[in-house]
Order: sequence, then C-alpha cells, then structure tokens
Amino acid sequence: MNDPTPPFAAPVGTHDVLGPASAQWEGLISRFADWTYRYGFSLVLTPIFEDEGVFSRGIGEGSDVFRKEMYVFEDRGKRRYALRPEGTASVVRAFVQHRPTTPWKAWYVTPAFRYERPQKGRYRQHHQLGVEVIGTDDPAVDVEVIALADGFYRSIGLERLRLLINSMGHGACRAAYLAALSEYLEGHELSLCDEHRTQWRRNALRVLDCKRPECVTVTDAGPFLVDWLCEPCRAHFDAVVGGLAEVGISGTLSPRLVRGFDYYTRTTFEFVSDALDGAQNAVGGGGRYDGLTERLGGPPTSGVGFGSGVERLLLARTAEGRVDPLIERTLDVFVVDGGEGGPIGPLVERLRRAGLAVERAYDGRSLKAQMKVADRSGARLALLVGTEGPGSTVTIRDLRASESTQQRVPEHELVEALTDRLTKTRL
RNA sequence: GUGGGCGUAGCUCAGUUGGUUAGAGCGCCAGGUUGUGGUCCUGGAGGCCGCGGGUUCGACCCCCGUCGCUCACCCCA
Repeated sequence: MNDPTPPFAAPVGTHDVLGPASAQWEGLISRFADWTYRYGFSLVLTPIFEDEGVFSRGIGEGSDVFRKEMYVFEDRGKRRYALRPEGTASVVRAFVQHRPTTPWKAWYVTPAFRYERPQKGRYRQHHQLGVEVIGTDDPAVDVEVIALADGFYRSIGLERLRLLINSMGHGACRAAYLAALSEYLEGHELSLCDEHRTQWRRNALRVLDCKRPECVTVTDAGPFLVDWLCEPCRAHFDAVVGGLAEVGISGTLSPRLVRGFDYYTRTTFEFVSDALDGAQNAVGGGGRYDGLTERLGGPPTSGVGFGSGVERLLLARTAEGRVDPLIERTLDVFVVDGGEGGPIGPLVERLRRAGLAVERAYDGRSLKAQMKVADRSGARLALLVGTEGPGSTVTIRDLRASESTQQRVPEHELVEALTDRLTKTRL
C-alpha cells in the first residue's frame, strides 16, 4: 500500500492517454472515420511491425527516417523486423499481397515509431491517421485526398492552415532533374552546410529541404523540379492545382517541398499550422507514390495518400483554443440506490439494454455519497430507487436544472419517461 | 547525437541564509446543513522530499553520481 515510486513507467518517448485527453482522441478519430466514410474509404488494419525490407525499400534507405530513426529488432526466429515508422508502406504491402479491386481506398489510424529524442509534439511512439488510394493516377484523386484532409482539419477546428504543394515529377523528368541538381550541387559543394557538404550525394533532394542559410542560398540559385517537369507530369500537376481551385481550396506552390520519404512522385503536399511554431508546424502531409508498389514486388500501380500525426493535430487544436472533445460522451442516467428496494443491478441492466448510457455507484455508499458521484459523473438525470421503501415507483431527478425537479414514475413506464426527459433536457 | 531546465501528497505547487512533528490549494474519504448532489462548515486518509553516495552535530535545502521528465537544436507527424 505504501509503494514509494512505482517500479515501472511508460518508456521514454511514449505516453498514456486517459482522462479528458482520451475523450479528445476518441472524438478526433471518430470524426476522421466520418470523413473517410463520406469519401468512400474503408478501414484497413495492418500489423505494426513488418519485415524490415518493407520500410527499407518503401520509404527508402536514403531517408533520414530509415537511416537513424527506425525501430528494428530481431525476433526469436532470427527474422529482422521493424516497427512501422509511418503508415503508407504497410498499406501498400497489403495491397500487393491481397490485390483488392482498384481503385482501393483505405483509411487507417495506427501507432508509429521513430527512434529519436522526444520533445513537444514528437514522440518515439506517436499515432498517425491517414488514407491511401491505390490503383489510379487520375489527378481527381489527388484533389480528393487533399480535399478530405482539408475538410477534416477544418471540421476539428483548425483554421490557421496553409497548404503547400509541389510536384516531384516522375520517371524521365525526375531523373533528368536529379542529374541537373547533382551537377549543380557538385559545383557548389563547398558552399553547402556542414552536414550536406559531405552528405548531399546520398540524397540530393534532401538539400532542398535544408533550412540552413548556406544551403538555402545555394539551392535558391539552382534548378527546381517544377521547371523540369515533362509534359505528362506538368499536365497532371496543373490538373491537381486546377481541381483544387474548383473545389475552393488554395495552396501555395512550394518548390522546396520534397518531404521525408524517397517514394514520392508527382504531387507532394503538406498542411502547416500557423498556430504551431517553427520546426513542428506540419500537421499532415502526403503525396503520390507511383513507383512504390513495384518496389514492394507488385505490378506498376499508382497511389496517393496523406497522413497526420494525431498528437500534432491535438496540439494544433489546443493552440487554436479548441478543447471540446468533438464527440458527445455524456451519461444519460445515474442510478442511485436508496437501499430500501431490492438490488439495483437488474434495473441498471434493463436501462442499458434499452439503449441508455447508465452508471451507478458501488461498494454500498451512502445516499449522499452516491448523489455526489452522480453529480460529478456529468449524468443528466439521477434515478432514485428504493428511497421510500420497497415499491413500484422510482424518482427521476434532473441533475442539470438549477431548481431541482423530481418526478415519481411507475417502474413499467420508466424507459419512456426517461427517454422523454432526456429529449427535453437536450433541447 | 548535442545543449538547457526540472524532480516535494493523486494533481498544481510553497518550503525562508541547512535546524526538531514537511505545508497550501484542488481532488479523495467521512460527518454536519440543504428530505437528495451542486454552496457552506468540520474532521480524516495520503509523502523514506526520484534514487545512491558525500559534506555536516544536523540535509527537502549544499556537492557528486544516477535515473526520469521536460524544452530546444538536427530532422520529422
């Protein structure tokens, strides 16, 4: 009973979600489920660990995530696995394995793991929600995915959002651009920042994403991918931007936006919140990955999707002053045992089976104590049973009204009476 | 990987230049007054002051180490 400090705590960079925070999570996730439903998506569940190759080939060995943030381990059968660092690669692997009819529209919410030092809005185990559409390169789908993200974000109260958008090209124009960029960087190697002076060859695109002034100066004067797009890629990008405008969504062309994973082709985008500061202002992002299925052993198949960090979204909501849980989780009735009737268990069960949200107290507490618990439970109504001896009537008491109002009701009319009162108190 | 800040009750925190039984508010429990909650009053439970070592007659306070939390840099959600 008098343990000093508990022997265990959640591991570094992980956290438990309970209390008011868990209501926010429940609300956020159910709201996201609503939005994906409207757009024709269905839920996909995949394991949180995969063969390491799913991620090394998927997100790319040149990505920072793979190089220094992967949670890899060997199991008892000496197989090398990795905890998923993001959502897309697993979903694409599942697509290749099961080959659902296309276009396949799947949504997910899942833990994701990055081995790095935790800080505000960034954890070793965090959670991501997102969608993927696999099996079409129609720019209308890019528009849908972005519109879904935008609509969902706004529905949870994020208003200070900006959409950044870019095209990474595909195939020949991407290759031609990479060659040009490499040639350019080679000539300006000495002017790059400390890290990229030696590392740029690993992944030249990452230099575009570098925020250090040395790199910015160099890349500003160099080639940008949007100027190198081939005709089909150009047309695709124009169709995406045009389609967004048609549905009333405006974005900013952001030629530096290359994102963290190697698999992106053509459309890439990111939503940043001006309510969050600096380095962690991205609340979500995604793009197209037209070569990813092949990398994972499938047929050439186009795909596009986006993902968002749940913790980051909640942080952004808070920063915008939104604390409401987005979902109603209020008890309808709290049953108080007056002690002079029979056991209240059967009555509580009957009400629950009738569809009401019902709670009660335990441990034989006093009437006063039960009323206190009832009050704090947030229930709309208290139901007092057995307060005036055994009988067939119970008392309904409104816990919300400032002037307490009570009504005695015969037990056989109880459900109707409660339903009736609840309808009134909700108005 | 690199730096800064912080570890005292379930929570938020006080704790005087080191000095005896370590405090407050909130929460929790019980009782009183409202027939029966919310307001108010009374009482109570709950702390090896993160952990280990050192200095000292004496350490929550000073020193060293350690673990943990947190914030920032890098990068990402």
